[in-house]
Amino acid sequence: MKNYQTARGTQDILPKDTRKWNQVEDVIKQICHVYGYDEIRTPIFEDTSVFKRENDSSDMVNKEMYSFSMNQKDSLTLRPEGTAGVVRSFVQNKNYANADLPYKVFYKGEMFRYERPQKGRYRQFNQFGVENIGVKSPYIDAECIALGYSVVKSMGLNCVKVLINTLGDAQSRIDYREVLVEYFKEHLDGLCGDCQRRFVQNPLRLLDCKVDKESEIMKNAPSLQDSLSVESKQYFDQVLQALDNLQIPYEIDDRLVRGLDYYTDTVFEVVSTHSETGSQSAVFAGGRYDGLVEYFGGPQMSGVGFAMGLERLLLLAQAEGIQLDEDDSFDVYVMGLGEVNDVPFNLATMCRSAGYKTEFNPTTRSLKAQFKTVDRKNCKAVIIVGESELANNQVNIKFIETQKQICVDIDKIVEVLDAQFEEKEHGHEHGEKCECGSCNKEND
RNA sequence: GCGGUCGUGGUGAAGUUGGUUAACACACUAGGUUGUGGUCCUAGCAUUGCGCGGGUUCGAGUCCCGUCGAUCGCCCCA
Repeated sequence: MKNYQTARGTQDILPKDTRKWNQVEDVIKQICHVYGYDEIRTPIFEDTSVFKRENDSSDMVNKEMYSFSMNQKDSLTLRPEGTAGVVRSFVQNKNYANADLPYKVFYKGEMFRYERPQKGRYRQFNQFGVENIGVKSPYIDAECIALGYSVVKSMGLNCVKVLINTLGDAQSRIDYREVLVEYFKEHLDGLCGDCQRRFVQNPLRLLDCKVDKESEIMKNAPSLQDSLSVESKQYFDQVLQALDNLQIPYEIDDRLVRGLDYYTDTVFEVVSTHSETGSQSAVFAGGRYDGLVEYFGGPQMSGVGFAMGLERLLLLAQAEGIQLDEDDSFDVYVMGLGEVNDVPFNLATMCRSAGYKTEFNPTTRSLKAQFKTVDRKNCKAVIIVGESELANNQVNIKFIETQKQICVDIDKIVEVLDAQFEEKEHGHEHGEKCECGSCNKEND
């Protein structure tokens, strides 16, 4: 028998969880709004060349992309990240010419990477990210970090720290790469297998190797700082000053190099310090890119941005014990007893038209059972449609919190609800008596 | 892509050197209360079924192989 299940590395987000997602998305929208970033929605798949750029050595681009072709000619790819699509769009729509710069957008949505799944790492996952294109300024780098930091903080996360570094401008980076290659060429034999591979594919990444971290070869490696131009050094200092200004704590990590090849100057990574995080500790990360706009055919313009892993954000929130459940209670629950036909259904419709979140029960389960459902659904008021009251065009209404039950005319039901819910809002109570003559079980 | 651990109902889980009826608890359903819940009591609740498919055996949830999935570390990255 075949088992139907989600494909590896993908998951259903069930109703109980979408409430959390909505909350995260509300925080994101609110903060982006305050910072003046508007939402952009680019396609989930693009021409492969958008993501796979010449000379890009990252694994993400070379080994982890879901690429496909429908006609043997074109190659399309499910987006593995957000920045490339946004920059492509920026150039395609000539936003560099007719918009006020910087161009400030945020995106959120599914990304796809063919990796071995782990906790906090999925093949389909959600990222929120921002891009600020067109103006190069240390203040903007700092603003970008501040925005992401603000989202994380607004979610209630405490165990995070900002790591920051500079890669220098494009030339510094190229120079340094040469220096590194020159140095490691002599010491290849002393490095671990992964590093030997990195040496060929992406020499910069040699720096954050965990195995060789403590080795003499690594410690004596030429520092990136020495290849930095005066301008880049100065620029970095200004970014740090701006962060001081914002009172955002950070740690300079001169071994921090990002995986994507397009970064220049500022790079940063915000990681969780919580113990249960496992190996996937980065919450959001990004940096400045000087060459991308030009690469896509635009003018020489710089940009900066970050991407945040939303599943990870949620995971960390959970690890830190942050409650994200929204109120899922119902206002009204309508239940029927015996032969009451479509009265409960009609009552539910009336309540809904009046704006009350209403559930009704179309079955003939016992009252006891239905009240259990009421408890589970956390309903505030229950309308009980019984045959004897219905003879007088009346129904019982019970308010759960006060345990008060009254019998009212059907066409007064919304009035009674309005009165009760308004009372609650204003926080006081006045003893209402049952006005029904035929009803002998008033308040119990 | 590499190495390790794991996979029993709606949930948390027992399951002894392979041995006959897959514990226990929670949740759920029904009844005790001929029309009112959150306590209590009683009963029911894993299509001969233990992720799926093969194999060994008189006999497998327990052993072997394959496969799918989860998870941990590496790689990579958000």
